[in-house]
Amino acid sequence: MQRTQFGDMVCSIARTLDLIGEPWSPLILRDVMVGIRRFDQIQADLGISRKVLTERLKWLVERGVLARREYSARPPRYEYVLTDQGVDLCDVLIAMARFGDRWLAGPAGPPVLYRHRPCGHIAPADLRCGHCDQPMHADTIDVLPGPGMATGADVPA
Amino acid sequence: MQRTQFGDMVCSIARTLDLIGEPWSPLILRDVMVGIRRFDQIQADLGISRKVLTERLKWLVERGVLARREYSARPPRYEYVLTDQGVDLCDVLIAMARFGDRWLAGPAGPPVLYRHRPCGHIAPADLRCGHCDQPMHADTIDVLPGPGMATGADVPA
DNA sequence: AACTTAAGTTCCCTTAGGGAACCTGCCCGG
DNA sequence: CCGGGCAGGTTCCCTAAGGGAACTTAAGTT
Repeated sequence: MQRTQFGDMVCSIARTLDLIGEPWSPLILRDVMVGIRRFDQIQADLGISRKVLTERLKWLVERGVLARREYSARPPRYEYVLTDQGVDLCDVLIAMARFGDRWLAGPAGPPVLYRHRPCGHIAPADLRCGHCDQPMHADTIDVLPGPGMATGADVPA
Repeated sequence: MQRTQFGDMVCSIARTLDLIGEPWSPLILRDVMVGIRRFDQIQADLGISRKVLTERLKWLVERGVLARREYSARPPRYEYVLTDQGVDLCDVLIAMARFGDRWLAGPAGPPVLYRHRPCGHIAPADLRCGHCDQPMHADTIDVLPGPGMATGADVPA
C-alpha cells in the first residue's frame, strides 16, 4: 500500500509520525516501557503478527528509539530497551494515556495509574508552559514560524 | 489489510490509538488546530488522497473529535472544527511536536514555535506532575493497576 | 535421540491506501 | 440560459502492507 512518507515534511509532528506513526509502534514502546522487552512476550501481549513485529523492532532500533541488547550469549537471546530518545518518546505515550483516561475510560475508571516517584503521589501528567509553569494547551497557544521553517533543512541529520 | 482493532484493549494508549492511531489523523487534527479547516485545504496541504481524507474526517466526526460545521448554506459548504475532546487530543500533538523539535529538527531548529498566550513567552510544553508540578517522565513514573484494569468494562461508553 | 524455547523468516491471502477521474449543487459572467 | 468554476465529495482500479500459520535456527534439557 504505497504509503506517503512524512519524514520530509517541515513539521515536527509529521517527523515524529514518520518514526512512530504506524499504529503498532506506540504499543511496542509502551510494552518496553513497562518491562515487556522480549520478542515473544511482546508478540503475545499485543497479538501482533511476528512478521510485523520484526519489522517494527528493526525500524525502531535503526532509528535510535530502542536498543537491541543481548541478555544471553549461548543460546543467543535478545531484549529491547529504551534509548534516551525512546524515553523522551514516552512523553507522547503518557499524553495519549492521559487523554484515554479522561475520554475513553468509561465508568470503570482508568486501567492504570501513574505514580510520580519523586513526590510519591498518584497524579496525571499535565502539559505546562516551560516558562511560567501554567497549563499550556491548544487553546492557549499561538503558533509562530520558527527558524527551521523555510530553510532547505527538510531532512535533518 | 485486516487491521487489528485496539479499541477493546484495556489500555488508554491503545484506546487513543484506536481513535487517531492511523497516521493521517494526527496531521488532520494539526491542520484543524492551526486553522486549515476545509476539505480542499486539508487535502492540498497534506497531499492525502481524497478518498482517505473523506473516511478520516467522517470517523473523527463520528467519534466526537471534530465537528462538521456549515459555513455557507447556499452553496452548501462545510468546515471542520475541534470539539472539546479534540482540543484535549491536541495535547498529544503538542507532545509529538516537542519530541520532534528536540530530536528530529536538525541544525535549522524547530519549524514552528509555540507562544503561551497567558504569559506571552515562547516556551516548550513540558509534562509535569499534577500534584507537585515537577517534571514527570517515563523514568520517574511507576505504573500501578487502576480501577478499570480487570473489570468487564473493556468497551467503555 | 527427541523435545523445548527464543527469536526470527517465509509463504500466501486479504484489505487499506494512493491516484485519478467523475459527480453534484450552486454561483457567476456573458 | 448556458458554459465554466468551485467546494466537497464518490467511484474505480492497482499496489503494497498487515495477518496468520508454518517453517527455521541455535542452543539447552531429559
